[in-house]
Amino acid sequence: MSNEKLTTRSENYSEWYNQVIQRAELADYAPVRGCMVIRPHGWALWENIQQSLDRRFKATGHVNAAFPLLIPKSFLEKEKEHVEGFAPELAVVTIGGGEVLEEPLIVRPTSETIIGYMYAKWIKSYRDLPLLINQWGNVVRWEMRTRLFLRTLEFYWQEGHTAHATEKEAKEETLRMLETYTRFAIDDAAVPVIPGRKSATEKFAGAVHSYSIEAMMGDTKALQSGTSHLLGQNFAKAFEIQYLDENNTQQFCWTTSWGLSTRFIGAIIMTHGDDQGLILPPKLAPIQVVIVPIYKNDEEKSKVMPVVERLRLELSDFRIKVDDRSEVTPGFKFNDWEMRGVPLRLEVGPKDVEKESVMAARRDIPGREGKSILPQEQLRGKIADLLTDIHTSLYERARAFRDAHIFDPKNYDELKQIVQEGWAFSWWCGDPACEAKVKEDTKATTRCIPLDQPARNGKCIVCGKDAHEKVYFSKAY
RNA sequence: CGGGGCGUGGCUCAGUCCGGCUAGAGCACUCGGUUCGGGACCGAGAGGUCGAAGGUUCAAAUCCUUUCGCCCCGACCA
Repeated sequence: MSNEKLTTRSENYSEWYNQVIQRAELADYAPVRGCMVIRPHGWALWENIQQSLDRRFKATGHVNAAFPLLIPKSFLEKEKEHVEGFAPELAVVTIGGGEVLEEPLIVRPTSETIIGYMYAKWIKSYRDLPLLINQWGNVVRWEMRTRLFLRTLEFYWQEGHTAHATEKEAKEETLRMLETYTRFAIDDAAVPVIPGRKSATEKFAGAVHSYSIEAMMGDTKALQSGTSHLLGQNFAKAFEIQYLDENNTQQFCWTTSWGLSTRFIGAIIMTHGDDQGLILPPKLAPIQVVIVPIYKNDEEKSKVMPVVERLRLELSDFRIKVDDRSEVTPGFKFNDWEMRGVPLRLEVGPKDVEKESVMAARRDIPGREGKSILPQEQLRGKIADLLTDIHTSLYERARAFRDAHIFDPKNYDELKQIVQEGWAFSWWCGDPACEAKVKEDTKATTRCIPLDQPARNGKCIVCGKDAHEKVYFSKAY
């Protein structure tokens, strides 16, 4: 831990981001370029994300399995668009056990191909469908430029892969999982997201349609925080995933895939963090409540600690920690836990022992404003309420920030201005040429075409032709 | 791959231009004491093949050559 002040977000946003990660001990740089070590505090956060999502996956009928890390190179080549999309960023194993391999192996960048191969083996009949499998794992993509959590050579994620008898079912699944991600982001991470469809140029290599949830970071750039793909029959045809229907006719399956990665940790950092450091949403925070005991001498300590211990037991429903370090002062601990993003801090000192109270400090409201004195009686319920409040206020604050930075440009010149400091929500004719022009002029790309659309039609912000959908343009991570 | 920056105790850096005593500082760490309701203080201590290799020189952190790595900014992407 450094004692120096954190770089502020307005001074240098990306420097702020890097410092928060290191000082909150979420992650550290590994010896290999572009790789990171996820440290215990970061991993604990990821575990909570996993639990939250996994519960939702199970509730919608999915089961977990594990597929191998290494994939025959030829598998990738079976789906044309897929291989073209991923070829530049593949890590390839050419030697094993000291021998040059007959066929090089790919370190999976995603698992559609090997899962497709297995599904072809497993699926025979319409009775085998739908097949709903998820896996938690890691993948490797050889990226040019990397950032902690947002883009690393190796990252952890979950990838769901499903096979269905009909296009309708596959499409329902794709949207169901998009909705699952949306609920997770809003209800558990307090991250406001916009679910929508990706443009053809932004979609997953090999998908018919890609959908994403898009979040606005504290610097107004967009972050794709989860994706769900309708793969149509592309992979089914490439891998011959077929079933016999009720009429004894061979049919190709309709497949989907969907993923959410450790990148989401970046979304949490950049959605909620402030100039004091990390702010974690209560439902996902590895430590929800920290108790800092306060005393001047052994006599005070002997009075304070039994109360602290009693409160710790009483609050054992929460993820709670008592900071009993004797080598640092309470003031240091306050800053330390604020840096680490703990949503709620309780201070217990001699005055509290006397008055049977505790001092509570909310992480989302800095300084004196966020402090309140609570009676020790019925503390558990009060803490639960406070954590709920913190969740709500984090969400509302992030949503207000986002909405204040979304604009509807009146013309193309305005759009060019807007995407420098926010998102533009505009009519778009759907022509990739218009999208490309915006990108060339401004570096902003289409983020998503939201599922919720106005009832009327409009004119494309770029070319002026008829448009029936509105899209978000913005710079993105 | 292009542009920029940087490699010196765990961290942040000074020293490099202009070679020369035993390579420094702050923070962190260890021990002792005083402190403790918003980043405490005093004293003592431990810790470094100066990214690596080669060269020039009586002498290299410093000059030359080569090389490796990392970070930041651009083109590709969750």
